[in-house]
Formats: sequence, structure tokens, C-alpha cells
Amino acid sequence: MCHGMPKLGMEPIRRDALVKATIAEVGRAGSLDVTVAQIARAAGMSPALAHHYFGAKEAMFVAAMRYILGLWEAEVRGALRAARTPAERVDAVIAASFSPINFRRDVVAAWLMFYVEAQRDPGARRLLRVYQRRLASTLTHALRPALGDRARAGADRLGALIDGLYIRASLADGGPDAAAAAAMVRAAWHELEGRA
Amino acid sequence: MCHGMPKLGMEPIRRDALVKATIAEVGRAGSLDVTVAQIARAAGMSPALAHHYFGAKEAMFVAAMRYILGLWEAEVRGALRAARTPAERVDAVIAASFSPINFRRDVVAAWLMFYVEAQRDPGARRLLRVYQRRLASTLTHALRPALGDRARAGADRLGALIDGLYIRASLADGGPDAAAAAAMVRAAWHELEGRA
Amino acid sequence: MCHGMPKLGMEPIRRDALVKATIAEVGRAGSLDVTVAQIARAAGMSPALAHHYFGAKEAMFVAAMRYILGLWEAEVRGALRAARTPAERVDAVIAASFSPINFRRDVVAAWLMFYVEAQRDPGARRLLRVYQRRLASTLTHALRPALGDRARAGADRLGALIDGLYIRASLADGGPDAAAAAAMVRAAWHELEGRA
Amino acid sequence: MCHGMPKLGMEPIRRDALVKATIAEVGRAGSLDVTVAQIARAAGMSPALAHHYFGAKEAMFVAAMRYILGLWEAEVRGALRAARTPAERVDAVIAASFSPINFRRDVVAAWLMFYVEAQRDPGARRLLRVYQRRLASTLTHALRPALGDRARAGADRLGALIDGLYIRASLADGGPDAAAAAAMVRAAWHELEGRA
DNA sequence: AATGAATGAGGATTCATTCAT
DNA sequence: GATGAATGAATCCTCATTCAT
Repeated sequence: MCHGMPKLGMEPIRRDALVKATIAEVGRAGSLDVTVAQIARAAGMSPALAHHYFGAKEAMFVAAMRYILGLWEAEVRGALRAARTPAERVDAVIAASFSPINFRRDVVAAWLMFYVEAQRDPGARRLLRVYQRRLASTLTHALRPALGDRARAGADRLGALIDGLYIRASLADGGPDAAAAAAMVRAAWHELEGRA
Repeated sequence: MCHGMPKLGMEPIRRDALVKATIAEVGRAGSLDVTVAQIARAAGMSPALAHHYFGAKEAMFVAAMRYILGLWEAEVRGALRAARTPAERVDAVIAASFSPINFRRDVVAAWLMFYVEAQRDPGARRLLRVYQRRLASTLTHALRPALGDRARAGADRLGALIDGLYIRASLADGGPDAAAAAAMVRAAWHELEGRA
Repeated sequence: MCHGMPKLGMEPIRRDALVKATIAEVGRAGSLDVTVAQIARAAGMSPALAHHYFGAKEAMFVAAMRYILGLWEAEVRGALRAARTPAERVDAVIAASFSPINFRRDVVAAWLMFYVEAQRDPGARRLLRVYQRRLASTLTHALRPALGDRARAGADRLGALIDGLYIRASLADGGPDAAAAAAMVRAAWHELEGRA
Repeated sequence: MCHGMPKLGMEPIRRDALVKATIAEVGRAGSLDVTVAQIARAAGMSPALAHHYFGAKEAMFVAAMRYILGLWEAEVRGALRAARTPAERVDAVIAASFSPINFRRDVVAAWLMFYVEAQRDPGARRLLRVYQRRLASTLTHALRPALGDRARAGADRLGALIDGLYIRASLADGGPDAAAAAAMVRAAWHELEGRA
């Protein structure tokens, strides 16, 4: 429709569609070797339009990463809001990390890709740092009452374990499922607190 | 040897050079988007020769992966040989995984890339499975005396933690160093065995 | 048409240009070893665009073949339309086969190449079969009144003779010209019908 | 064996092996896109040696062509020797052209390829001319008694028909077999001489 | 004589990106 | 806003050919 009213507010819709298509395609391909054309087509538009909105392919990846991080954060924040005790706070983080929305096959694959992207793209690296910092500080805070000085180390340990489980889950069929993964982190946490 | 024989036995030398160059370049670039030409040049030969010996780019990656796995296994086997007690055996695996040769920046980056490659290349996936299985069985075996039935779960946990630390180490500067990483796995292990 | 529409309908134009350039270049080179770049340049575009429209080199060849077959068929159909008697029908086929447009140097060379392509490309083989079948059935039909049962054999003979003359014509300068070739087929035909 | 007696007379043996391998491979591939390496390997030697003997790929093709022509000529000469009457001479040429050795699948395919090669390689073209001239003159001579002035035209006609049947035979399965092809040429010949 | 080693030149194909409309 | 058209710059891979031994 080219002589009607200008389509207002298309930008956020288009950007959103592209971001979601990026994750879907990256997950589907299991690789960052996804073409702009693929993504754009999956999002129902021309590659040219994708460029129009994002300027460059990498920007699309970073936006997708930011979106995934946002999902994770929202989930965590939501879970934390309902938590009353420190223990519930730790559990909230774990539950959020392995929630259905965050542990979806394509999302997990995208996480792996973003680790790769972060090797070179400073923007991606910065985002990944944000995630790690936030995860660490949230966990540290929640572990403090039980662990005191050892809280930070414990948080790092749990964080690394979560990352390791993510990466393993990305492998097609050998990886743990969400429930098993969460159980594993909880077990590590309980041992940390000496309640093995 | 007869006087007129052509230059002989270059193949293993060239293959080795290419494998090492592959790891170096992948590590340097932080990405599997490394061209055959780059690798070949780094290995001191023409791209055509690289193709002559490996047939295809992917075969080079898989060979490089196999080499890295071989390094890890050799290190583990060596460390195990000196181990006398189950505890020493666990420690041997941990020490080997974070040994200078296995935890070199480029090697760690290559590991990450191989996880990516494993998303699609069945050969790579198979290799990664071999690694995971071997790590799990070695650890399980060593943990059995102390943990009994819980040995396998404990081994999986330590394995996932190791993987997580690797992936974090691949991020340029935020990651833990080898000593810290090893210490973290040891701590997790000790807690597993209830000696926190 | 809205003011802002992009340039449209280039595809058929480009495809046509590529098909014609393919024939011209194949004819010029006397070989299927013609690069996509050559053809594309001759058609006034980049190799990338040629790939965009045809997907692969072979598809371009098949399209060119189809085009040549189309030329031949159109010519034959046109000539047949004016034919009133069986004899005129036979003559029409002969005249069409050696018409200026079908017996052009590059077109004849392309025929030869397509015979080669047909050795391996099933698509090309299919097309060549279509041509042979159509030639045979048209001739058989036209020869029936005079030859009865011998019509099919006669048609095959004339068809083979036409093919032989084509192949000979493809040789730069030793081959027969169109008029001589047509005369030769007519002579064979007349003898077939016993009017030698 | 590098310090034994020098292997004398290897050259003709090697050349012969290469020539035969060339025909076999070209026939098998149905295309001149056969690599020197393929041919050399089929002939049991290294590509380098093939070059040593022929200097260039094209020379190998021309030698193979010469060989095929030689086969044809030998067959024709042998058949002619037994022929007593002009009619037997014509029949001899036809029989030789469709003899088992000349009408083998790979040989026929090679003929087609040589027509292609002749488009560009002057050496190949010259050879093909030799063949056509010899075929024409032999047939003309044999047809003279019956056809007088029309002998040359008749010879050209039969020659073109033979070529056409060859090219059709090269197509995998639609082509005529040797017996049918020979019968077709004989029929044309008989009509030429008015004995339809 | 014979070959493994080695490469330069080139070819098909892909893709992010630009542009005119 | 939106897109078809278009391309330059890669990239993988092939292959005839050369050379040292």
C-alpha cells in the first residue's frame, strides 16, 4: 500500500520479527553461517529491508543476543520477585535459567553462537559480560547469608556449571534435559552450602 | 634408498603442519570462518596442497579436533599413570584438563569452535561424544570408591563444570586462568565427596 | 503503478539474454568449456546475476537447449502450416531444419555440444529425446502415404542423415552449406519414395 | 627397480596404455572433461609420466583420436582386401564402420568427443578431415561403377548417414544397435543404386 | 624412467550490501 | 516504507603442469 497512510510504527515490529527470525534460523542451522536473506525471508521481508533496519548483519546478531538476554533477565526478575528467602532466590535463578523459554533448543544453540560471536565482536562480548556479571552478582547476593566470604566463588562455580550445561545441551541429543540440568545445579548448590 | 627417489614422506609432515595451523588460526580468529588459504599460508604451503591432503576444509577441522582430543587424552593418560589412589586419579584428570598445553588460549578457542562444528558435522559430533564419554567414564571410575552410586552423577557434574570453565576461558580476558579454573573444579570435587 | 515500485520484470529479459549469450559463446568457443563469467559478460551482466537467475551453470545450458529446440519446432510448425500435401510436409521439415536461423554456425555448434551434454545431464538427454521423437513422428506421418509400413524406418533414416549433416556442418569449413545439406536430404527422401 | 637395467622400449608401451585409457575414460565419462590424473591412473602410472610422454593433455587426445582412426582404417582395409566386386567393397566399408570394435560404446562416445575437440584443436580437425576424405574416396570409388557421376554425392550421403548414426548411438539407450545401423546404411545404399 | 610434491591460474558459487524506483 | 535488481569480493575447490629427486 504505497499511497495510503504512512505505516506508522512498523520499525519496532520489523525489528522484532527479524530478531526472532535470527534466533530461529541460528538455532535451526546450528551455526552463525546464516544468511541475511534466510533470516529476512523467515521474517517475511526482503533482505534489503533487514539492512535498512539494522545496517549490518552483526547488528542483527547483537540485537538477537540482547533479546535473549532480556528473556533471561525477565525470567529471573519474575522468579526473584516471588522469592522470600535467600534459598528461594538461588532457586529462582536456577529455575529461570532452565525455564522452557530459555532452554529451548534454538535459544540454547543461539547462546553457543553468541559465545562465538563474542570472540570477535566487542558489542557481543560486552553483552555477554553483562550477563555473566548479573548472574554472578545475583547468585553471590543470594548465597551470601549461607556462605559468607565464599559466596562469590560459589556463584562463579554455579555460573560456570550453568554455562557448561548449556553448551552440552546444544549438542543434538547427548545433552541433559532441562529438569536434569536444573537438578544438577541444585545439587551443586546444596553441597556448596554443606547440606549434601 | 635408491638415488632417484622423489622426495618422500611429506604427507604426515604437511598434515601435521596443517592441523597445527588450523588450531592456531581458529584460535587467533576466534571463529571457524577461517579460510583454507589462511591456514595453508600459516602452514607454509599453498591452499591447493592443503586440499590435496585433506580433500575438504571440514576434514581439516575434524583432523584438528582429533588432534586436540589426542592432546587431552595423552595428558590425561600420562597423569593417570602416576596416580596411585582414586583421589589422585581425579586430580590427574583435572590437572590434565587445565594443563598449559590444553588450556592454551588458541586451544580453548578451538574447543569452542568445535562445539559449533559439532552442531552440524556428524564426524565432529562423534568426536565430541568420544571426549565426553571418556571424560565421564574416567571420572566415574575414579569417583566410585568415594561416591558409590552417585559417582556417575558426580562425574557428569564435574564434566559440565569443566566445559563451562573452558567456554568462559575462551572469552578474551574475563575468564578464569588455568589455576583458578582447576581450583574451582577441585573444590567442587571435594564438596562432592563431602569434605568441604 | 505506484511511484515507488522497484524496477520490475527484469527476469525474463535477463534469462533471455543469458540464453542467447550461452548459444553465442558456446558456438564461438566450440565447446561447453565456457565460463559463466564469459556468458554473463556477453549478456551484459555480472556472473552473480546469472547465478541468481539460473542457480547453476547446467541449468543455463539446458535452458539454451530448450530455446534452440523451440526455434526448431517453431520453424517446423510454421512450415507445416503452409504444407498441403504429404510431400510438402516432408519438405517443410527439411526446409525448417536447414533454415538460416537453425543452421547458423553457432546454433549448429551448440547442437553438437548439447549432444555431449546429453551424455551426462539427464535433463539434456530428455530434451534431445523429445527432439528426436518429434522429428521421427512428424516425418513418419508425412511419409506414411507414400511408404506405408516403411515410413518409420524411412523417417529414422532421414533423421539420422539430418543429424549427420549437422555434425559435419559444425566442423569449421569442410562441412556442407545449408542448401547442399537440404538437397542431400531431399535426394535421400526421393529415393526412399522410389522416384530416384 | 632403479638400479637394474634401464627399461628399454617402455615408451611405446606407456603411450599405448595412455591412449587406450584415454578412450576408456572419455567413453566412461561421456565427456572430454576427463582429468589427466584419471587417465594416468587408469593406465597405471602417474600424471607426471603422462606429461612426460605427451607434453600436453591435448596431444593425448589427438593420439587417442589417431588410434581410433587407425582402428577404423585397419578394419576397412581388412574388409576391402576380401572384397571382389564394387558392391562388396561398399559393403566392406559399412561392415567395418559398424564392426564390434568400432561401434563399442566408449569408442562411439570418443568419436563424439573428437568432433568437439576438432572444433578448436587444428590437429584434431585435420585428423577428422583425413577420416572424412578417406571414407568419401573409398565409397566414391566403390560406388562409381553403379552411379557414375552421382558417386561422389552418394558417398557423401552415406558418410553423413554413418556419422549421424554414430552420434545417435552415443546417446545412452535410445540409439540404434550396430546391426540396425548397418542395415540402415545398406538400405540407403541400395536405394541409391536404384534397387529399392 | 618415474613419481611424489607442489603450485598458479582459474572457475563455480555465495552473500552482504547498495541502489533506483 | 519496501523491494527487485545488481554486483564486488570472497571462498572452496580443481587441475594441468613443473620440478627435484
